Amino acid sequence: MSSNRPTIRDVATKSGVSKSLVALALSGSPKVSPTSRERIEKAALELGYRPNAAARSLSVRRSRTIGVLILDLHNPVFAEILDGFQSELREHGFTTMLVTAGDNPVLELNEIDKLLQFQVEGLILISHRLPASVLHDVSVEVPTVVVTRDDIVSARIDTVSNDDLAGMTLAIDHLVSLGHTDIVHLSGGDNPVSHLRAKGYSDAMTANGLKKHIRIVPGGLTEAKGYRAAAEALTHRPTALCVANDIAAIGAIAAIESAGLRVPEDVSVIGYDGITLGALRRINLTTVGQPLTELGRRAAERILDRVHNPTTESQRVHLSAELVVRGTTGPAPTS
Amino acid sequence: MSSNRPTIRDVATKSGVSKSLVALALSGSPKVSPTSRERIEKAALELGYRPNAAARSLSVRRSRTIGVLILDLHNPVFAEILDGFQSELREHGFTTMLVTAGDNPVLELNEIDKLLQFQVEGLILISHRLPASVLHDVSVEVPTVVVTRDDIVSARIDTVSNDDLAGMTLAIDHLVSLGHTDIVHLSGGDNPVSHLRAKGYSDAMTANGLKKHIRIVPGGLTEAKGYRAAAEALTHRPTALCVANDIAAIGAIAAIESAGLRVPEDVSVIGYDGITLGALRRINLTTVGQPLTELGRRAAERILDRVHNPTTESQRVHLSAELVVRGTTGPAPTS
DNA sequence: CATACTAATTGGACCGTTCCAACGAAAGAA
DNA sequence: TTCTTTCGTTGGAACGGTCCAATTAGTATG
Repeated sequence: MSSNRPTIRDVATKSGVSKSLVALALSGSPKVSPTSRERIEKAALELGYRPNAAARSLSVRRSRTIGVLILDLHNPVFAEILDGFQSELREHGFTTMLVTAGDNPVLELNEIDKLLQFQVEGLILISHRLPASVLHDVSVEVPTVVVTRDDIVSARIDTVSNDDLAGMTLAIDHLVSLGHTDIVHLSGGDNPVSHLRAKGYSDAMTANGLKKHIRIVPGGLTEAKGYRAAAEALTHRPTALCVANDIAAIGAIAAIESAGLRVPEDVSVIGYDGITLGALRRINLTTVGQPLTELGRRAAERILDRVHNPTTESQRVHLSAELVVRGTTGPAPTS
Repeated sequence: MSSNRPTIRDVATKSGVSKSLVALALSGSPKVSPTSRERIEKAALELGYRPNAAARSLSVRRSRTIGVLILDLHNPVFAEILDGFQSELREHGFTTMLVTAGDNPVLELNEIDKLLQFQVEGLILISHRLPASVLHDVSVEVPTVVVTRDDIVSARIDTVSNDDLAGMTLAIDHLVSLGHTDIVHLSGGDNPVSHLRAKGYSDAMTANGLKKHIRIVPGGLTEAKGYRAAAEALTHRPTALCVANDIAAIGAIAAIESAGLRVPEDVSVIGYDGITLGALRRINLTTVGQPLTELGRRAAERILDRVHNPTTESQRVHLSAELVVRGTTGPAPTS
């Protein structure tokens, strides 16, 4: 029953050579005679030999594995970023080990610890919740890149993010060009990314001479929170809502419609992130699109660079976002 | 630079005891004197000692890791199932190792192989693309549970799925009770799950005496494919579309609306899966909801059971789906 | 024909754990 | 006192690979 997995030794005895030669053959070394090679490969196949990654990792002191922590797989943003680095890492012979921590911040630390126990050679962290101190501690042990955050300044941590300030400028400029002035920002709550986007909103409003129209309603990054924040914002009848992310923006639209108003005829809405969901014709959300897969790709690139030459300086990669105009923004209503 | 990670030996010399005692102390054995224990723990902390999972796994011949293969993280269905088992497994001291293969079936095999190399103690597979033969081969090596599929019959493979036939009956009965008779099914393409749902549709139609109204339009499980299939289906002016999954249903709605028809006044639409996305007020999709997190929980339960007593018979867990009535279905138009 | 060299193969140390058999010291029983 | 027990502790053998230095066989060079 469930006979023990065959090891390299079993292959060796079966093919009548030493285990060293098997190792050599299986790693494709050229210094193995064709005869032996053939015999060994045959034996390995017949036994169903599969190398033990733990043993190898122990021996060579490399795991060829990158640990990935993702805040929450429900937000499609993360799935798309994942696409970006998964394939990139795979191409370079690395495996990714993916963990999520649900909504428990303590667990998050725990999961990172587990990844380190597995001797991952690098860490990609996508969570706007991790405190900078933790990131710092981790980065001492292993190359670390933080994605979608720009608030971490450390000589040992790479960051890959889009330029939220510039992105918000795109959003506001777009609304202003449509004649809007009463533009309210529904914030994403208390986290670095949302703070930055709120600042981007304020700066852009000021730059457009709308300083006195600045109004920020505290919200969150979920549909429900977007709904609530929008409901509150509507009491002052703005003509446009600039929302912290797409999911919340979808909630905001619902709030507007259930208040008996139309989007975009009465109120325009613009989101942020550029999730594919927003492209669904039923939603058709105008947004500021981050280059999500590119973000992932660059993260992989940074990690690979750091893994191969650990001494290089950390880099802060900024990608620019782009305006994606769809159907939820329109000319400001002429009151 | 980047001094080598401290090992159990380092902790031993630092605290002046043997490595064996350190191992004992760190595993919380009661047969360690309080004095030594304290010294050891202090040393471990100061050195920042972290056990090497690869070495442990090699030594105890257990990895305490479950491998998970997910078809595609973009479909929110999978994220929700994931939630279900992730926490369950964690509670029982298991780590999950998650991989996806994008849209490349060959890579999928590759990834499974990698998981096995990592000596995972069990495998949770969520992919309706894996051929039964592969599943069988894998299940010989390690306890395997297949989620959201019911077409696998093997003494060694557990399956956890919802009852698609019963679910489809709910959908059709609902539409019939609203007076619909011209109900077209937009299929999900050529895969086991979609076949089953198509059969469920036909059976339920027949059971309602609507055998001659049966019509199936080939589609797919993405929004775009739902859109195209709906566009085709509309040429015959059905009063209701019963779609293979929620994402495709959302596409179908878009097709209906861009044909100048209203949902549900002119055409009703019902999906399948019960993704949270469908609850967004902008979408408000009537659907047949699978108990997604429960599906995940049960998968974990099966795996844990099999890991702990490998001889038990495999089980086929069926959970029932429930009708979720929202805004995309309504009375059949009185022509 | 000895010598040098190359090609193919091998034993053994090592990676960082766990775990078991064995050990010394102290304590209890005879 | 001597013999068991118990407690705390220890060395060393696994686990399954990799890799280096050493060995043998075979071939070319002088």
